[in-house]
Amino acid sequence: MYFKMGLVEMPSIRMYWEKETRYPPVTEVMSRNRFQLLLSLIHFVDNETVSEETKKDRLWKIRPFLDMFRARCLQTTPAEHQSIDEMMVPYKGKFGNIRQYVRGKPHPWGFKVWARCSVHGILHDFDVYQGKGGDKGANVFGIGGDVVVKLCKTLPKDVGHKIYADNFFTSVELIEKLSEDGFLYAGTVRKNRLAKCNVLEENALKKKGRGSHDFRVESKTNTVCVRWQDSKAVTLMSNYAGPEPMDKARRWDKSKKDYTNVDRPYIIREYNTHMGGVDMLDAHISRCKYSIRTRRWYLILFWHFTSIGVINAWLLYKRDCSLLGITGKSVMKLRQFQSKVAQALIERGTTRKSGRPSLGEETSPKPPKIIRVEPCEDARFDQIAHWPVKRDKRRRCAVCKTIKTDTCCERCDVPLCFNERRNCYKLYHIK
DNA sequence: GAACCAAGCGAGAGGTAGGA
DNA sequence: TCCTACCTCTCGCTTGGTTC
Repeated sequence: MYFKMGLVEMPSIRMYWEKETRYPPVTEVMSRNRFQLLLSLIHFVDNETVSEETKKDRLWKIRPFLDMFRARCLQTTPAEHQSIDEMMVPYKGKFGNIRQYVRGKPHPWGFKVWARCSVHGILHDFDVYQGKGGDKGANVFGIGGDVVVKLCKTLPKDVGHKIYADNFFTSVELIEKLSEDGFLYAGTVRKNRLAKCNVLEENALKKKGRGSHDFRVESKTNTVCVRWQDSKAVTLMSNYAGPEPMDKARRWDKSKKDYTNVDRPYIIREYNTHMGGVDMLDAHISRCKYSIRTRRWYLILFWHFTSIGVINAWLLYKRDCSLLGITGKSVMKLRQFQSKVAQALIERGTTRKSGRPSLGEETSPKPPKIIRVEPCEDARFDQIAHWPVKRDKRRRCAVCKTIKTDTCCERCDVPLCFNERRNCYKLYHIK
């Protein structure tokens, strides 16, 4: 039902059941009250039996689900190129210091999740940030560096996986550590993390013009640092990519008011091509997620990761289609795929509908009810003109209820038997 | 008239939608 | 979240049709 709601978003849950905005794919599955009851009963741990030790984990209320979901993500075969970035799960409620504020994001308030994705957006590994002091790991490479090391632990070493991350994560020490583990890395880097690398200053590069670059190589660790002048100067570090081979990038030239080709180092091309996995996943989520308003913070994460589950499944489906040579309209769009998944899950537990139908529903008209009018007591007992008559059809006697008779009181129109053994006709007309 | 069967009826239980 | 009107479902009883 949640997936169906994601297809047609409404401002509030109740609107799916209201007569003006009724949405049958949701309302035909279950009633509003039942849905809300089930919603109120969603828990991932038994609050009564959970130990104090477990509660030290700030995410203990949803930890079993997160662990299960992460284990599933890890089962997917990782692609060669993996990007690491942060992802915001919108949430404005209050929950300790897990809730973060990230300036410049579409949803600045929310839970911060570190994610490792493929280029297409398949989530392979993640870690929900628990705020300062929340992660018990040693602070060796800074927050960002530690995240990269942690998320790369679940990747096979020395296979040639290429990792991409932005300047929040990159440092010389991190690249050295990844080189030791057999990972290839490329990422933007902040000026204050260049160590002793004396690459050309930004102002000097700007004078050389757009498309110019400078680079340095640390021979001991085989680390390359490239500074490239685009509209702004951007600095990248890598242990496998350098400036060569150069290619051309299409850029808008403000002065000429036309597109122009700008020299671009190889490392920039590599980074731009493979870095957007997490952003791609974010874009997919925004298209299929439905935000159910709740005060229970862990449900926000639950809905978010449930949506990611569908997206991951769809991306894997697309990958399989591609391998099988299925292309074009035969490949389902995300919304089609989501609808099919929802329908399959709904049909597993469909039951007969009971209770009052909503006002909009059509119901078959009932046959008119035959009402037999009982004679009033004054007429029944007045002993005037109660003549017996014979009817074509026999009916059950109104007094003994067992014998069927065709004898009837003409005035009362009531079937009454009358024979040697019993006289229901007389009994009916006397008090 | 008795027996059997099936449909109808009605009360109570339980569920639903809409509103406060 | 609670209340209320209104609906369906179930079950026991009633009623009507049929046969002997």
